[in-house]
Amino acid sequence: MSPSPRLRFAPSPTGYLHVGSARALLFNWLVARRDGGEMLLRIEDTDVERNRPELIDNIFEMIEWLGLGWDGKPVHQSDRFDLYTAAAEKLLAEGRAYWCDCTPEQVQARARERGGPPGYDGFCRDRDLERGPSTALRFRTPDEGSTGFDDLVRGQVTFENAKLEDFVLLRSNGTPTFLLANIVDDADMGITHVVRGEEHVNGTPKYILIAEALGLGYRPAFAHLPVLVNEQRKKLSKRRDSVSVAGFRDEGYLPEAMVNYLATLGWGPPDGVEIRPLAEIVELFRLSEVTQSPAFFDVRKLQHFNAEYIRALDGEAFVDRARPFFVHGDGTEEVLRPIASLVQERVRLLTEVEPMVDFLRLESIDGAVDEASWEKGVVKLGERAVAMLDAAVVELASCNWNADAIEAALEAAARSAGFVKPDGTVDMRRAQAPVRVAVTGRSVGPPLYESLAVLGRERTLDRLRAARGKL
RNA sequence: GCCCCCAUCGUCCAGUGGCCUAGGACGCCGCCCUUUCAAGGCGGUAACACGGGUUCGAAUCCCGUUGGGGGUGCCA
Repeated sequence: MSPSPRLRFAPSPTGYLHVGSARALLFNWLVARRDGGEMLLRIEDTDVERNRPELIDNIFEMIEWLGLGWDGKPVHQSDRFDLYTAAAEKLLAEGRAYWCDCTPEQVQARARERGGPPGYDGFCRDRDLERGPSTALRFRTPDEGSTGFDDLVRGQVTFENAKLEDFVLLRSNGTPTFLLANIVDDADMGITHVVRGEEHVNGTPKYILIAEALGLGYRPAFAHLPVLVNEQRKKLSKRRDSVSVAGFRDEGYLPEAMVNYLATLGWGPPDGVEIRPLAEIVELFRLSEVTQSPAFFDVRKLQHFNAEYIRALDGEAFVDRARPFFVHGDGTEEVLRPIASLVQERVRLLTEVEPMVDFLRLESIDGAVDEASWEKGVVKLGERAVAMLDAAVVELASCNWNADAIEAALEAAARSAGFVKPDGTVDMRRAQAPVRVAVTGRSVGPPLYESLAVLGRERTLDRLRAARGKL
């Protein structure tokens, strides 16, 4: 039996955690959970210039929000520079690396001059430079042979060493680069599976070459996940696309829905059932079944998942989950409770809950009447709307105040206002419109009778009269 | 430019040589239900990029073309 797998999620704190990273996190987590292994967390903060420490909290917070934990203590690369420096010195001592004093500008200029491919040309390879104030340490890539690996999702991938440029191991400010720190840590942490985004495929031969040069005898299994793309089929970018996990949380998405949706990007369960408990996904998931082509992050499908998850909540949980999104205080919860189940099956996002019951919370609906709804639901009906409004005021003034009684009263009103179908039955479909718009300000919303029951007789009658007065 | 990868409905997944007149999901359209809107039910729209092979047989294997993506940083 093979040793239990150790995976790692290794984000860098240069931006808020985004859905692409979250997907990589999820897949790592799934492999670890499924095979009884561990998933460690490593903060890749080697770039002191771009590093934003305050974002590390966001990463922790979002992983927690998603409900995906990690094992052990998070490893911060900024605490481990000695390790990387020692590795770099070993490579230098063995002639596998050398100092280079070319500035990025010089490298670029020479590339332009040659008219050849961009990238470093090995200018300092044999200059035997000593370490100086502005020297970077570069890895001496082999001139011959090839480096390849067997990717768990893409199969055999091979690169010719001659095509690999001599890349930087230590910056001139002495800090290690991702390439160096990444491999040193994976070896040190005993990582068995490197599961990451496709953007890392090209860096993998460099990773392997460093490991070999270090004589580590270490070689993890690799799995490169297809990238997540936007509608233009470009890799999701934090700048172009609003894809931060925190953003989705704030818009009212449930973490369970987000995680479930993310699992369907680049993978699908054999039985085709997409919406299902995480525990089942853990059982079903196979890295070898991950798709090889980019996946479009479809917010509309995410919304569908979210709506399904919201509807599946039990009543109390629904109110609990919606509460953080009430910006108008306790009043919202008070008016929501009586019709919570009716609202629950009508929202896709938790942020839609409060607006849906706004008309119940407000003292007056004046100024909150939707123009198009008024036109379509009231004005267009002309005299019939007037008749309905008048009849509704009469009937509702004296009936009992509960949903059933209100329904009966409104039916009676509709009948007296002439809303009767050819077969003699009441045409509530049309008759309810003027009442709904007059009372709720909109032509769509929760069921009317229940809403009026919550609103109360006084406010209902006030609003009906007010609407009547405007005609 | 060079390197690497990818290619089934608009989108996400099924499909691993015959079960495919290609299946499911989201979206969209229609009908039903119905006090609006949702939800639910029923039905529909829509794809194997192209060209060559291999094979009795190809969405599935091979080659090429085209298209797309990723990388090409003293970012990760």
